[in-house]
Amino acid sequence: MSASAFQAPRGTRDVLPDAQGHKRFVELAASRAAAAFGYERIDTPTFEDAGLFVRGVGETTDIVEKETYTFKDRGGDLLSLRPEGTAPVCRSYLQHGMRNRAQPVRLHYICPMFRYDRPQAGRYRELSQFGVEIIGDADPAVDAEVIELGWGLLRDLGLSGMALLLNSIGDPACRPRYVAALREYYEARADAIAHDECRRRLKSNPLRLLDCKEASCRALIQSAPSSIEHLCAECSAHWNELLACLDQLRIPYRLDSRLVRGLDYYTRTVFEITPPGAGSQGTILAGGRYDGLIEQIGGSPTPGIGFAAGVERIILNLQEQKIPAPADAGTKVLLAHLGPDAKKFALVLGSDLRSRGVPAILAPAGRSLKAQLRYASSVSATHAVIIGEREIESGTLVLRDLAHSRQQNLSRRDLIASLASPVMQGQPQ
RNA sequence: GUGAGCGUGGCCAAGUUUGGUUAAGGCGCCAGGUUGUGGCCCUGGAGAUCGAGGGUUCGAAUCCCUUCGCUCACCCCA
Repeated sequence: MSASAFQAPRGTRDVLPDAQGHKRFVELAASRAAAAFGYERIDTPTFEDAGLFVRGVGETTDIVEKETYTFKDRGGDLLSLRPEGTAPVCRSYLQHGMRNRAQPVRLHYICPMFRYDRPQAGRYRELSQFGVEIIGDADPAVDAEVIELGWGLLRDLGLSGMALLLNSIGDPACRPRYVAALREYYEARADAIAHDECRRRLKSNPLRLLDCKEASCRALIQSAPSSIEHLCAECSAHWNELLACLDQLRIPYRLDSRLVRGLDYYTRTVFEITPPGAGSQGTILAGGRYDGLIEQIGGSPTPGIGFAAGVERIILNLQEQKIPAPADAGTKVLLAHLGPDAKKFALVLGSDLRSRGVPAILAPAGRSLKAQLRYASSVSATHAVIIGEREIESGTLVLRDLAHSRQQNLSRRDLIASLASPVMQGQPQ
């Protein structure tokens, strides 16, 4: 690879044909899961007004502060490549007056996100997320529904050993009291805070003290007051009902009082799903309730909850757990041809086959039959049609079943009928 | 933003410590193995200025400097 050659930009990558199987597998399972719960698809623009993320996600969050791709366009507008999906969906909800639809509104998306991070295993600058949002319903049953959707998706993909972590961080009514309690706790032990970063957090964002991974902070976190104990009556009722719902659904969860998440818009329920050997890049699906977000970006108070799942991380885990993508089972025909007349014949036959729904590939011209059939194997064709002068003269073509090494002579019409027959078309989609 | 490791044909790589004739090998690709039949096997072929630039030397993939890139970890997050 010479230095002058272009490369995919840092943190991005090409998904080559061989890797498409897993990607399609995940995307398909995701849209099926969404459909099963009645979440309709929405696509929002790749870039948005930069202010949307500052207002929505929070200006002191790392995502907005240092990971966003922000630029001025030629007209002078300040835009950001979308770093996450919730704020754009809420913006769209507002812009299109979706509160005039039957509430709640259920939406899902699957599209690329952009974050200026240093790349690493399971972390890319361009990543694909599958996400769902349900807007307009504050009932805890809806929290449980969203969790069930995500949990079920991973289960249906065949992933095992997943852990659901759950917490409630309260709402504007009770969180300030909790934050105060937390701050009090830490201030009383100020000299025990060895970690510089956490000394800052104490002032700027005390909640984040809780998910510090520093060893010296662990002991402090261990006995820090938990948000659950400080929930107001409403939040507490919400929380208890959510747990009851999850119990009803038999979804196992683990309470984690350190789970606070890095986006400012969360209220009440927050959750994460992590795989067995969860490293630092472990979280593959995470979300929470954001009852204040829509108001924050200019709407009237509207509750919402959702999650986002990292497609690349899911694929990584599929590979780790040795779960193969389902192979596509359909027919694929290679048209081998010998001589200029046969080539023309093959061209038209291919066209006819495709119009009957049979994928057909023209063999590379000018090669021996042997080489053309070798090519058929390497592109994993299931059948080959052999067209030579003999066939054109007699009007009988050779249809070779490559998997079973059998062949038969058929008229052009019978051959097309045979390949286009339903038993040949194993493709579900 | 911080730290560590690594850059040899499309891919995986030996060789780098102990500088020395045409830079191993495997995969893949192309072609042949008789006259129109694949996947296995055999044979042959194409393909690398050893990431880039500079330096040391009679001579460097191998030593020195600079630079770029990649990977992993911290941080953060999906």
